[in-house]
Amino acid sequence: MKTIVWFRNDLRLHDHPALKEASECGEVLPVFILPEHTSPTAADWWLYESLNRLHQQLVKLGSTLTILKGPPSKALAALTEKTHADAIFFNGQVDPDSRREEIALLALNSLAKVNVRRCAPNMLLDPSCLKTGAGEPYKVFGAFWKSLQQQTIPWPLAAPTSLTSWIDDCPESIPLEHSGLRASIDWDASLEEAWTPGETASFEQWAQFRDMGLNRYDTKRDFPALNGTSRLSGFLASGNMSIRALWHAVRRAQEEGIAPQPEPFLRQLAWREFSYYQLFHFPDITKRPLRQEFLHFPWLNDPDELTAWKKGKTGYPLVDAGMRELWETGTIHNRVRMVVASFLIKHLLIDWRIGAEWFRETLVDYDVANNTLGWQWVAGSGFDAAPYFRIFNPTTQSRKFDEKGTYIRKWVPELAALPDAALHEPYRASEDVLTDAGVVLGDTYPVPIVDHSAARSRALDAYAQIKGKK
DNA sequence: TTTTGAGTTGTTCGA
DNA sequence: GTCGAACAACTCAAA
Repeated sequence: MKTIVWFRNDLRLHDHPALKEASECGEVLPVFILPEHTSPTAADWWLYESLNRLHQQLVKLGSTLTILKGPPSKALAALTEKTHADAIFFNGQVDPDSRREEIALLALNSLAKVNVRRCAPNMLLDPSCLKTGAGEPYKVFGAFWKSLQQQTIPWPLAAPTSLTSWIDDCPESIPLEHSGLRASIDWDASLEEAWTPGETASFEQWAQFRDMGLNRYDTKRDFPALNGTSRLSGFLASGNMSIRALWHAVRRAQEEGIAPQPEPFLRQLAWREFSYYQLFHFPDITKRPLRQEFLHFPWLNDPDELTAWKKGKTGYPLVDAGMRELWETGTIHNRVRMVVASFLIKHLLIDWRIGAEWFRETLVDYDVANNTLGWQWVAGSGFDAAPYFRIFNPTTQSRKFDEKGTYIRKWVPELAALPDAALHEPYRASEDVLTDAGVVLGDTYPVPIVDHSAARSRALDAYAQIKGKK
């Protein structure tokens, strides 16, 4: 059989159901279809790097990666006709845009007599198989997690060891440098410094985390100055790494005694799964709050305050450090992610969808399910969300999780010379302390754009307004 | 059908 | 300075 394998957010060879199955059925033509674009994002940089590496891996197996443009169903239909392929295999995705593409493609089954097959997505389990006793999808994490732990997670598939193709070179294939994935934006260099995308690098990052971090994950992950997180999110978002392979690798580390207590980390993987699961069952949540009353939330959406947030010039050091880390490296430490999101929503009363859009542009690990559910969780508009009165105090969070100011000094260097006591709230420091550190408020570093306690009560009022509405 | 227990990540206030 | 309660009920899921 001659099978086109459509690569999507699954840029790897291991545990790739579509590739595995196609390679066992005969000849394979690996294809990637470029997203239709406005302007390249940080995740596109990751994508570019991943495609480059995937191509090299495919070459080693005796194949290549063909890159096309256009709506996937049209591009794949045309390619099928031209190459006389018998089948198109791909791994499913659960976000609504991807599902629309899949449905359009599956329609070719009947139209063009091509065997189109959707294989398992990059999830631990098929999202339709976990249900409550009443047959409904789970809406709260606790019950979902309990149920997930009783399931058997499928064992990952091995990567194919060689591939054969019935065509050598596809003339329509677009060279990667013409893909439009890399623009002239000047952040490439800093992203390159921070990350090495691709399947091979994902294994290395995992090995490092297994040996250095997994055991201390629970105690270290909350402190942004420590290297306590897995740093695997970009690999998972692009599909450089299979979530099932990771799950089993963690279990293996547990059995081998390297990590006796992996539950806190597995729980985080389950949160990713829960996001995918909810997006599958409630596809319109990328656009709409899960809780209806939030349609009436009195957003202010002040454009100047939004800009200050994006640029890391809010006057709150931890928030600013996070936003600058995001811009510079395409990621934010998880704890700080919550703080900046809470600040945008609750202190500035800016619609979470605007924040989500900025994250889409700037995160190398952008993932529509995680991003959507994360923002809805902070906003309080999700099913199982943070209570409305949980308003992070950026100064308290700063003192608690970056006590020595290591993280802040790294990303907000203009405050670096301040003593620890003044670093977390420079607007309260005395003139002498500021002068000694070379800080001029309103000049070298901004005065806070909102007062915390005033913003807090304003947010509480806003939440009171929508209470009980439908 | 009704009851019961639980619910990612916090902050503030007053004793 | 420390500590517990209040913040607000409401929904979910299972018994």
